[in-house]
Parts: sequence; structure tokens; C-alpha cells
Amino acid sequence: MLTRSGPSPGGLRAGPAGRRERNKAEMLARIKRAARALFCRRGVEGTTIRDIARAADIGLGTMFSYAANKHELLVLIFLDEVDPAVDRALASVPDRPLLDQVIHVFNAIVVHHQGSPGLARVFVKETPFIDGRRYGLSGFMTRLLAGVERIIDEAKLRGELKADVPSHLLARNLFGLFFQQLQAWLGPPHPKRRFDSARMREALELQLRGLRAEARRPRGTAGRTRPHLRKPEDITRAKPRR
Amino acid sequence: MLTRSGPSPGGLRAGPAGRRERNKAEMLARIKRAARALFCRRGVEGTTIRDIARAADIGLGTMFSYAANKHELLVLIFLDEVDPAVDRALASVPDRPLLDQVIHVFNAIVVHHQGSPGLARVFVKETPFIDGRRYGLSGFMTRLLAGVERIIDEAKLRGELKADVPSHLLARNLFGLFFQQLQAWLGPPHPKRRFDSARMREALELQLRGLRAEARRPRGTAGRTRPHLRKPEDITRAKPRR
DNA sequence: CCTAAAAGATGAACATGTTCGGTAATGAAC
DNA sequence: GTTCATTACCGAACATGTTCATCTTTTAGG
Repeated sequence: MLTRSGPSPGGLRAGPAGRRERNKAEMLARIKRAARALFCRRGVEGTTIRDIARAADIGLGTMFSYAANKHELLVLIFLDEVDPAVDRALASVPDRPLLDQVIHVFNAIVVHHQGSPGLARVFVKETPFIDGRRYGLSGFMTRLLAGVERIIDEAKLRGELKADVPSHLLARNLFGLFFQQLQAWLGPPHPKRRFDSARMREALELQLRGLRAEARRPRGTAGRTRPHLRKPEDITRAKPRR
Repeated sequence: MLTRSGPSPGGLRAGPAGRRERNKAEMLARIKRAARALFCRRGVEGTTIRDIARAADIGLGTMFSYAANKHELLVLIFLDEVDPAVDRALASVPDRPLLDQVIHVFNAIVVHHQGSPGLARVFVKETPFIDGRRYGLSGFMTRLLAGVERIIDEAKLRGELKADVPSHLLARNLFGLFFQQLQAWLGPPHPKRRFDSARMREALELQLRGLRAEARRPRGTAGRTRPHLRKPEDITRAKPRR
């Protein structure tokens, strides 16, 4: 191994966290970078662990002390990107009806996945089946659901939603319906089809229907508190076409 | 291969569907029988394709002309059992509120899966990600959703549900919420936990809330058309405890 | 009956994920 | 500075899913 040079003769062992820690962190970063590049270029199944090890200049066996297996490695990488994307979305919830707000959050995930459907497919397949405590997936899910729950609570406060709706349960249901859409999109071996955001909106809308507060409505327009400002599809992303 | 004897000297080539067809069907049956037994005894991951081939007295390569891979073989087997179970459930929907009826159908799947959670785990994981057209999975899903839709329509007819609720969409949502519960049950690597039917009921109940018709109600008990006859949990299974 | 083409079955060979016993680097104790 | 225990790293060896060139059986045609 020429690149990973010797014990670095003199200076910089002053690192505060110890050489070992730093090496480990750097190595994990190198693995993730190499894996991400290869996964993107050749797909998940088209990439062997040997490829990743070679690209990261790391022994084959070492890979397995950083990720239990190939698929979990992908989850690890994806979470690194999805997690801040969701945080950003939660921090930028628009001032609109609850349905649009929830879709805004879920859309952060959809948009990210659209960048690499092949990888997202594996991610969505593996996510419910890995040990949540590892890789902070459990924390991610908790934060996401808590965020949705907060949005719901705020909708209650501004009188858009009935107060007796259990927020936690509703958050879980909404996410579940969203995840169903994700699976329907990425599940079948059609890497082509686009995510059907109109259909997701329908599904979420149906869950919300009847839960809306009925006070202060001028007429009887099916319970909607205020009118939508755009057509349903437009919320997806800036992209003006379609 | 001694058992699969020679060209059977004289008689029984009179088979109406041709020897070839019959052999193929019989072979598939043999594969499924052997695979099911081994999967049950040693688990999916603990069973190799070589094991199955040996048990079924079939060449290794032959396996792959009957099922594209090991997991799809499991789906094939499971569908054989789940499909009639669901049909039976759809044919025996009790005369009760919509929620109980839907749970009755979904419960057929839960009960079946409880018999072998290890296999069910793989089944639930793979199901959304295989080609639906193969193995009749697509037909199964269509029939299941159509059945739920029919139940919903009947609920509309007897005035339990608002007439403007899109039945098809509601059926999909209810199934999606059910499937989420399945994944939550079988997904994490805890083969122990039992299916949380109370939680499923909550989730489905929340989807149904507010969709119920409001006419003919004697008082204002949250829109329920008629009272439940038992406590919610009891619908799950005969088991009186809990 | 004989022959040829088509369909099916087969297992050796291959590819790749994963394990594990051995080796080297690191940090602590003295 | 030396010693020692701990941790990390490594890749050969293994296990197993999957492919494919070859052989066998079946069917159709003459």
C-alpha cells in the first residue's frame, strides 16, 4: 500500500481524538465515497465488494467491519444524504394546507430518490428489514415522524384539523401511505416509470378527508379549509412541464 | 436416476395433455413440496438450492427453469397457500361493520404468516419487488383489492359509508396500511414479536374515520353506524385472553 | 420405424458474498 | 524505550447462487 504512507514521521499526531479514531473515520469516509461512486456508475448489483475494496484501497475483509453486508452499506450511504434532505424539508415547510406541507416533506425523499432510482430501489427494499439501531436509521425515522407529527399539531392549532385526531397515529399512517407509493414506484422491475405524485396526493388526501375541522367554513366544499393555490402536480418540484 | 424410470415400456402414454406437460407439472409440484419442507425445517437462508434439488431428485440447473431464484421460489410457494386463504376469507365476510370486515380479510394473511414467520419475512420483503406478472402475484393482488373494494361498495349500499368515497382508492389505502403493519411486524430482525392487531385496527380505523355516512344516526357517536358487538381485539382470533 | 429438430434436464465451472485465523498497528503501563 | 494487550486490518479459503455448453428425451414428419 503505497498511498497510505507510513507512520507520518514527525508532526501531526496532535489530533485531539487519537490517531485510531481519525483513521477509522477517514477510512469509513473513503469506503463510502468509493462505494457511492461505483454504485452510481455500475448499479448496486453490478458492483462487487471487491471492486469497492479495491477502489477504496482497503482490504476485502475490512469492508465487513464497517458494514455488515453490501445492502446495508448502501443504506448507510443513502441515509447520509436523505437525512439532511429531510431535515432541510422539515425546516422549510411552506405556509399552506396540511396536505401540501406533508407532501413537501415526503417530496424531499422522492426528489432525492429520483436522482438514482436503481439505488433507491435497493434502499427502499432493505430499509424496513435492517436493524434500525445500526446506522441511525431508527433515529432518522423517529425524527421524520416527529416532524410530521409537529406539522399535524400545528394544523390543529390553526384550526385546520379536528383536535381529537391522534397526531402520532396520523403521522404514521401518512408515512405508511407514502411508503406504499414509493414501493409501487420502485418495486416492479421498471426502472423507467416516474413517481406518481398525483396518486400519492390522492392517497394522502383520502386519509385526511373527514379529519378536517368543520368550523368557520363558508360553504360545504367537502371539508377543505382553504382552496388549493396550484394544481396538485405542481407541488412536486419547480419543473414546470407535465 | 433410478426412481424416474425409463420410457415406460408399453402403456400410459395415452395421457391427454402429453407426457411433457404432465412431467413439467409433476416436477414443479415435487420442487415445491421439497422446498416448502426444507424452508420450514431450516429456514430460507439455511436452505441451499442444492439441498432442494437433491431433495426433489432434480438437477441443480433445472431449478432455475422453474423459479428464477430462491426468493421467487418462496413467493411461488407462499402464494399457493395465501391465495386460497384469502379467497376463503373473502367468501366468509361476517355481517358486521366495514372495519371488522376488512380486518377479517387481512387477518387471513396474518394468521397464515404466523404459522411460519421466518418464511413470511422473506415473502413480505420480496413481494413488492418481483415481477407481478410471473407466478400470478398480480392476479392475486387484483383479486384481493377487488374483494376489499366490493366490501366497501356494499358498506356504501347499506348506508355505512359516504357514497362519494372512491372505493378503489380506499381499498388501496387500507391494504397499504395493513402492509405497513406487516412490515413493522416482520421487518426488524425480531422473529419473536407477535403481530400487533390492535395497532392495525387503530390505523385502519383512522383511515375510515370521517368517511362514514352521517345519516340516520340516533346521536352523535363519532359517525359509527352501528355499535361494535365485541371489543376490538377479539376479532383477531378466537383466543379469548389479552 | 427412422430421422431430425425442438424442448428439457444436467452438473461442472464460474462469480461473488462472507468467514476466520493470522498479522500488523496502536496505545497504555511501567 | 520496552513490553504487552487491544484493536484494526487483511486476504486466502469457503459457501452458495447462477450460468451455460452438452447431453437426453420428446415430438413431428416422412
